[in-house]
Amino acid sequence: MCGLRIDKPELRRITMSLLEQSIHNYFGLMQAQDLHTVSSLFHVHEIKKGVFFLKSGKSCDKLSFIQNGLLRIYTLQDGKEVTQWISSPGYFVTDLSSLMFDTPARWNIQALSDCSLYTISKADYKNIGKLVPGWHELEKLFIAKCFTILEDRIHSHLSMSAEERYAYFFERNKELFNQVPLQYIASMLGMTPETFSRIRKKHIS
Amino acid sequence: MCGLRIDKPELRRITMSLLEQSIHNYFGLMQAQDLHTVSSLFHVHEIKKGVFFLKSGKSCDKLSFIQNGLLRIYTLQDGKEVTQWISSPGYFVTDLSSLMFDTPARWNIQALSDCSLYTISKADYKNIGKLVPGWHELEKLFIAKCFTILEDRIHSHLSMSAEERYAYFFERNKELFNQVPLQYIASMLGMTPETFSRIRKKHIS
DNA sequence: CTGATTTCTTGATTTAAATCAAGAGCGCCC
DNA sequence: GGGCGCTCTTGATTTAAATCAAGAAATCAG
Repeated sequence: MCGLRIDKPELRRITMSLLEQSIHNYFGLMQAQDLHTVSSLFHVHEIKKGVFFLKSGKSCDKLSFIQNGLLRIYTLQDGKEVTQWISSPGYFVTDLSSLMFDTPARWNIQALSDCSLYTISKADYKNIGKLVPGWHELEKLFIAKCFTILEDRIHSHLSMSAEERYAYFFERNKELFNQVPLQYIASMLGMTPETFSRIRKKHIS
Repeated sequence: MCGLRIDKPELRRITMSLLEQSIHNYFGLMQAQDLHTVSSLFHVHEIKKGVFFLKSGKSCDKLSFIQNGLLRIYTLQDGKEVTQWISSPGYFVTDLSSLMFDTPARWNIQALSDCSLYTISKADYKNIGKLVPGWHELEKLFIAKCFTILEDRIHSHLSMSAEERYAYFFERNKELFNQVPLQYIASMLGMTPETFSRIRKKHIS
């Protein structure tokens, strides 16, 4: 959903409670029982490579946490695909405006590989606030954090060249580069595959 | 703080309750007494043209609603100013990450004209949630809305030319074009003043 | 009102990045 | 294992936008 993700691979090994750990990590202090209440609303949900998690124009009726796999968020603009973001393990994935405001989804979200998700329905999601005191505040802080990450991303387009954006993103997301078609990363950084390839060559040698 | 603003000039004439109207407008349904509780925490705050509302690196200890005037949010990057946003009447202005997470401010915020603000201190702001039931939920929705606006802005950098960004922004913010130095708008749209000037010429004639 | 900044425009030139075009590498499936 | 469809690379060329350089307009201060 945005550029915020747990960055503690060691947590990912504790399969049992990855979701709980993540909620803890993202949303901060919460009573153990509340943590359990929240995570129990999520259900294991597997999707195969190529399957659409969401199609633009539809209503997004779920929020998912990625345990494994990669999903691409993109639009079709004048026949061209524009990749907005690639979500990887540790991210939440949804169309926030559609989930929250019941507007038609703006994004296509498609699995780039077989994915293992924890998914909560829109109805259950909208109910968390009633079950867990303080939930809205935690979620507010989470979304605010996502907001500031997007601010930075905008700033990168105002102040950096394609090469600088490449270097900045590569430094923070090395692992993505050998897991997804590079053209998608190129698009996400606002450049063509050709430009991406040339910059990449420079940075390898 | 982002691209979300009331767009009902008729409301601005009702001076008495502009702030309340705006809170109502932004944050949705609220009991009249809660609305009053919130708005009473804001205090009139005038700043002169050129004065800094915030300097980057400092802590942002307030949140303001703009009744009148314009403020520019920018950074200094390698000796160059990069304008992130221009806030106008109807907007809230703050450094969200500094306000919420007590990090050093990332932005400089400077008055482009004499400004008339309603300001709430960080302490009072952080207390609203205790005074007004449901506040965090409303604020969450507000920030989520801001988030989706930034998503769109990023998308515009991935999919549009400088000229398209100009046209898109102009359509929605005509009034800004004769109120602020155009170089700031140029920077905000990610182009040089020269490019901006040439595009503008085309669109005028 | 006037001189001094600041802001904007315009033209010439350069540069970064896009586009066009072709080929290479590689996984995949029958 | 050979052919087919992606994906990536590389080179040649074009183009959008940046940079450089002056002037013109507008704004501001005294």
